[in-house]
Amino acid sequence: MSAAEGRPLRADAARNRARLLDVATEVFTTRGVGVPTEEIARTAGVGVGTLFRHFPTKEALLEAVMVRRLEEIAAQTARLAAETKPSQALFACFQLIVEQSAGKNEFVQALATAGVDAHAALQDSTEMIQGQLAALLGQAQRSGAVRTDFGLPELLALLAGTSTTMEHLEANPEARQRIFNVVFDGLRPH
Amino acid sequence: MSAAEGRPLRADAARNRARLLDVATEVFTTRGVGVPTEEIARTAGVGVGTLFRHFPTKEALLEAVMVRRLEEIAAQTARLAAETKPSQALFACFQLIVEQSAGKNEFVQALATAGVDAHAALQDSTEMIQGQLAALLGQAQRSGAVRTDFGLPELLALLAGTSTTMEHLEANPEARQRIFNVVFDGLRPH
DNA sequence: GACGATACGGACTGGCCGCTCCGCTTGTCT
DNA sequence: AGACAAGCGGAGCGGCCAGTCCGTATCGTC
Repeated sequence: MSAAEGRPLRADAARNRARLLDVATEVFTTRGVGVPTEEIARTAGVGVGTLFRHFPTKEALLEAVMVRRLEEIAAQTARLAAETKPSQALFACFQLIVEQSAGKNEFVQALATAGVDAHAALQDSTEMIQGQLAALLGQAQRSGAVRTDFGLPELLALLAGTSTTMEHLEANPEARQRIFNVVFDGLRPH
Repeated sequence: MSAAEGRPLRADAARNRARLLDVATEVFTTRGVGVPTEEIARTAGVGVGTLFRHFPTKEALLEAVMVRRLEEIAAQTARLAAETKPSQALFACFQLIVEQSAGKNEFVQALATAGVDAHAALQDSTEMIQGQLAALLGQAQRSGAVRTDFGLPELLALLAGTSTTMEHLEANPEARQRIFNVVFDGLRPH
């Protein structure tokens, strides 16, 4: 549905599709999924008909938004994991994911509950991210940087929760950093 | 609106009001606030007219539910704070609040964002709980049990976040306890 | 038991929103 | 330039849901 295209889109259609995705991302992120489709279409400068031709359902639009976000996160996570030295990579990725999903922990929630009810389109990216996190967690535990009474499910749940925590401290970067300190200190062996 | 009653309710009216509150609590907690009022009324064995006579608005019903929950939590917190030895009281209250708001972190969210947009009716209980937590936090920090680079706003946000974390580990008590361990270890001085 | 006050029920209304449909426009290819 | 496919817009439909209204039933009192 996202990659394998039967026939290339006409230029204006491609432009509209991209604008819709951008607007939807912005709107869903800042104001939640309750925003009427009509408003998204208008903001993107198209009619509702156009929106529903590209995304047959409001849910499909949301899904497309999430897929893009998740793919970005997966890519950044991979890069970070490669560039950072192993002992810190897990924490760096953790922080990146939480901050990337600012104001939008429906994303992380989708990540944490992946597979349970998520649509197939989301599985690829979520599984990729989860795989990377699992690997990083294992490394970090073996190197003694992270406590061993802690698994992937806990890590994913903690990711979602920390994202919620941050939503309450949006306007306060120092407090946000203090939260990360608490969580990371808590994750180290005791 | 909740306490000062002009005239005592008729017996059936009081019964219906109580049933509505119970059903609404259950339904909002397990299935979110999107559930139609009509269903709540029917489950409580009354018509919608009755529901709206007791609670002029769906929002008013939600508010009444939250007030009751918050008052319960405030009472339990106070008791716990009195019975537990100071060095552990903060952690005990933290855990109690998170577990009491199981599946319903709209409650804790209301707590954390209190005053900002919350209705006046909620302020009393939220302020009471926040006051208790602030006192416990101060004690705990002075006694050296909790790191000092951590304030009440951070604590409230962390409460909301931990509640979200727990929602992802509902069926897994051991994992839940491990999360508490991480958070509490992180809260101790480093 | 009878009478007024109080409360009840549920059909109904108004507004919102996701989605469809089709006459019109615009891009593309020759 | 012409012609055809591809895409567009937005009025309108249907369903859902919060909240109203009033004829009817129930409670409390004497």
